[in-house]
Amino acid sequence: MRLLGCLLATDFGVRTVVRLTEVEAYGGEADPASHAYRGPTARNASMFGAPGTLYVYRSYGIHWCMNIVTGEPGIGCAVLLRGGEIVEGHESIVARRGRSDHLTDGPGKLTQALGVTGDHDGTDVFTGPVMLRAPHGDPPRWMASPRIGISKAIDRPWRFVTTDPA
DNA sequence: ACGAGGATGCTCT
DNA sequence: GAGCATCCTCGTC
Repeated sequence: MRLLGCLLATDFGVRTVVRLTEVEAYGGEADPASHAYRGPTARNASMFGAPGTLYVYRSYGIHWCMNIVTGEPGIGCAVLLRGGEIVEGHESIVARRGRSDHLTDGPGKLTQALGVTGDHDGTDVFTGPVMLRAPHGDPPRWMASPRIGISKAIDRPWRFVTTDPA
């Protein structure tokens, strides 16, 4: 997945940058685990937008999670950003998270760390407030594994993690 | 270190 | 009215 190793940056008063190390792919209406499974709704409308559209939704009533649309418009393919490592703005992220450990090792945490909320749903990651940049240097090595935290189609190895060189 | 359970609110059936 | 693409705390080992 080309998203791995990419830099995700926000600048809400303070600049924060994270390098993506963990993502999960979700298909369109063919994927039972996807929010797009039953077709477009009010919540997932941005999932069917153009590639590069940010899809932010509320999870378990508490947390925000964000996806980046990867498929053509109308398909509903998107990639959930699950985790990353802090490149810039460590202090601000600690302040946002309210703790100094486990800052970006989960979807909700990563979203909170960057200060992303539902207000950014539907924005474009190339021109919008949440910016995605290609990695400098070679793309990282990665491996696939089963997806996490879902109850359907759990057998599809569509979770991608960067493998740190030993 | 690891695992179990509660919180919390919006969406779709 | 049930189910969730989760996080945090507290309990054991």
